[in-house]
Amino acid sequence: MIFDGTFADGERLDEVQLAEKFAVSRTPVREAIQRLALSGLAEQIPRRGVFVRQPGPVELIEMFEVMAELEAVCARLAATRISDAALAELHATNERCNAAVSAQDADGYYHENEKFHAILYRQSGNSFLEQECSRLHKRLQPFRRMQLRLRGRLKQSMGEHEAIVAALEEGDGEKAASAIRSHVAVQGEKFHHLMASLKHAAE
Amino acid sequence: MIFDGTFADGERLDEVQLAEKFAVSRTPVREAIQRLALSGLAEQIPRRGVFVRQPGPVELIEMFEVMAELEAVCARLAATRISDAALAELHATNERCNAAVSAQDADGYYHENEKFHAILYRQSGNSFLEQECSRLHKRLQPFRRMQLRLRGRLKQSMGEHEAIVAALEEGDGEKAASAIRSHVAVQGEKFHHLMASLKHAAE
DNA sequence: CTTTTCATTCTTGTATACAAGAAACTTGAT
DNA sequence: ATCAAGTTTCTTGTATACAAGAATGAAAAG
Repeated sequence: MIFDGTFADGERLDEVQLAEKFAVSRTPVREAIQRLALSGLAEQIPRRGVFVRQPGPVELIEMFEVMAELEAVCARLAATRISDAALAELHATNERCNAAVSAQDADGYYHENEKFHAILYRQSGNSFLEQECSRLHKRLQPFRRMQLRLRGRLKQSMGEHEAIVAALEEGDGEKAASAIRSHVAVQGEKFHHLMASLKHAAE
Repeated sequence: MIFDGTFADGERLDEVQLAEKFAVSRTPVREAIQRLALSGLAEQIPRRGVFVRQPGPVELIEMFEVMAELEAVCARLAATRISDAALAELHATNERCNAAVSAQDADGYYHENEKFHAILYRQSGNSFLEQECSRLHKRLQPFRRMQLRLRGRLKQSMGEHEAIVAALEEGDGEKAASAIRSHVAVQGEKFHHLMASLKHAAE
């Protein structure tokens, strides 16, 4: 994958090189590369090839801002549309999150956290919105994951989750929206950590 | 194009057929088709081919809802970030819109309307958000355009534009957001018109 | 010694040939 | 007559061959 640090920013994706690396012909490699280019992970320059395009700090912040706003929309819509079953599932997921925090199980937390957000997207009652959120979430996944390694972040994140669920239970869309906005937003320490990890990824 | 009514929903895109139609080989046709599939205009089923996927009424309403929310975010962010020059440009665009309305020039109005929204996206100060908005806007373009043919819609739309600009001038993000939300939202007559046009597109 | 131009080489883009899986049709049996 | 199984045909997916444009290096001129 591009995130593994296997590919640096600006690096050219050589078709023949990748072809022999995966022991296939150029054709499927080209198709795969074009998919990358279309999803924004690489930039295609006609007759010149496609180049890996790691998002810079500015673009990352922008993406997180959009993610926060999209999730806020989900929350606002979900506040009036969410089902009781889904609310129960959010609670259950949150409890499993809590257990993971107690067990210092970062990966477990990560998994349940994913689930939490997926449920939220689904409960927006708008499957197109759900799709778009999932797409961006996936794109930000590696950067999001890094944040969880911050000291004390797990516990803090848990509290934010609970605030979100509480707002949803009250049916207060604006409260839920602002709660998730600050949950996702990149700011302060998180930003610095993000910058640091970016530097690391560039090496 | 897919919108021209050339391709009906569910129709298979035959590679060889398109290849000889455009007098090229299958390879570039395949690449083009894959691009369509990735942008959501077609669905690819492995070993079965790709099929045109016109959005149904439900999906269209969902997309318009997301568009409304995204533009609302743009407006809210723009309210604090917009430049005086951009505000002036919005005013100018709006006046040209007005002239087009007086001249019954639907195409002219359409063009200036595009500009209006483009400026708004830009002034969110978030180029990623700008990109995403433009993408969705382009996708909804044919359906949006149909709405403008509704009687009295041009004048009404104009008023909404002015309300948006006014809110931006006041720096009132929430007001601007809700103004643009109702501007873009699909409801009432607009919905029925949308449904009718969908039926027409399906024939 | 530097710069410009030409030639060679390398890479992308396109065409064609081949393989594998799916669909359709035929043939046989119940 | 209907249904099932096998075969044929058609379509997608992959490999290879070819063409065209870009980059690099060498050679010649200023």
